[in-house]
Amino acid sequence: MELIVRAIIKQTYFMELQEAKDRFIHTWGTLATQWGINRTMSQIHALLLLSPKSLNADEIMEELQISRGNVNMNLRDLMSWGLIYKQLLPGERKEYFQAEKDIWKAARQIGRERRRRELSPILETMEEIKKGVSDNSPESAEFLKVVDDIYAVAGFADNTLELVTKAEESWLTSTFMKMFK
Amino acid sequence: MELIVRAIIKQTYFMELQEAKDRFIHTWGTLATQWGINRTMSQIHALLLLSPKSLNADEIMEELQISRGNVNMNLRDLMSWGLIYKQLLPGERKEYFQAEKDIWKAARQIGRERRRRELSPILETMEEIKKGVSDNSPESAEFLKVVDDIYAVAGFADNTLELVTKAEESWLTSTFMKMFK
DNA sequence: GAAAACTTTCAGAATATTTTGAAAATTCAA
DNA sequence: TTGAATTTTCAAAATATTCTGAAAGTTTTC
Repeated sequence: MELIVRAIIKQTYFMELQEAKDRFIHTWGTLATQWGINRTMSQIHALLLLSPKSLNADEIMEELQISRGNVNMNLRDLMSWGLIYKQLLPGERKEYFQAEKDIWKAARQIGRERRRRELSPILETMEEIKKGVSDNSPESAEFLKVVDDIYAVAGFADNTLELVTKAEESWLTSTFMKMFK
Repeated sequence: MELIVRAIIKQTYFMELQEAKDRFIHTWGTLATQWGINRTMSQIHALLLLSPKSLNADEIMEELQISRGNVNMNLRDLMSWGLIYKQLLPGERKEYFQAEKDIWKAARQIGRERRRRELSPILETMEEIKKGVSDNSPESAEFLKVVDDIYAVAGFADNTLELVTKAEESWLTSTFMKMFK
C-alpha cells in the first residue's frame, strides 16, 4: 500500500476515535444532568478519564470551550469527590490534573461520598426529629413509626453501601457477584 | 387535674407533633434538593406519608401553599415513581392520593426506578459507543478499556440493586444484614 | 521585593428549572 | 345532551443554578 493511503486510513481511524471520545464526553455530561450532577463537572471528569496525560486549566478550557472560573470551580469539586488528583510536574508552574483511572476505585469513592453527603444527613435528621416528640398518643406513635422506618431504610442503604465500598475490587467481582448469580 | 388543664396539655402535645411533622416535611424537601430531586415533589410525598387519610389536590394545595398545576404535575411524577397511589372514594368526585406506607416497599420501588432511569442508559450508551470504534490501535484500546470498565461498574451496580430490590423485606433485614455485620 | 505566572473569587449575565394560574380538556350526574 | 365539577396543559413569571470574565489573591522567580 502506498504511504499516502496508509496515512489517510490512519487519519480516518484517528477521526473515528476522536469522534467516539467526543461523543463519550458529551453523553457523560448529559447523563449526569439527568441524575442531578453538574454537566460541566461530568465533562471535565470524562475528558480527564480519557486523557492519557494530565491536563492543566488552559487545556481544559480550550478543549471544552468553557471559562477559567468554571474550570477552576469544577476541578475543586471533582477533587472533593476524590475523583481527580492535582499533579505538580517538575519544571512546570501550572497545576496539572489527572483522573483516577481505576474505575472501580472511583466508583467506591462515589459510594463513600454519597453515604456521607446523602445518607448521613437523613440519619441525623431522623434522630433529631424523634427527639422533638415527647408524648405517646396514637398520633405520635404513627408519626414516629414513619420516622423510624425511614431511619431503618437509610441505615440499611448506608450499611450496604459501606459494605460494597469497603470491599476490594477482586473480592467484589469474584466472590460477591458469583454468590448471587 | 382540671379538665381545662388536661385540654391545654393535649393542645400542647398536638402543637409539638404538628411542629415535628412540619419540620419533617420541610426537611425532606431540603434533603431532596441536595440530591437532585424536586423540592415540591418530596414535600408532597412527605405530606402523604404522614397523613393518616388520603388527600385530594385542594388539600395539598392548601397545606403546602402551592398552585394547582404544581400539585397536579408532581402527583403524576410521584405516581410514575410508584411512590403514591390514586384512590377513588365512593361518592366523591375528587381524586384522592395516598402514599405507599410500607417504606421498605417504597425504597425497593425507588431502587427499581433508578436502575431503569439511571443505570440502563449508561449501559446502553457504553454499548453504543463501543460499536463506533473499529480499529485496534493502542489509543483505541485504551479508550475501550475505560468504556468497558464503566460498563462493568454500571453492570455491577445494576445487579446489586436488582438483587436488593427484588428481595423481600424480611429476608433483607434478617439474613442479609446479619450476614455482613 | 517586584514582577510575572498562575489560581481563586465573586458579582452580574446567561441558562435551566420550577411554579403559577387561567384556559382547555375531561368526567360525570342529571 | 348539557353544564357543573374536576383535572390537565402550557405560556409566561419566578426562582435557582451555572457560567463568565475581570479583579483580587497567591506563589514563584529573578
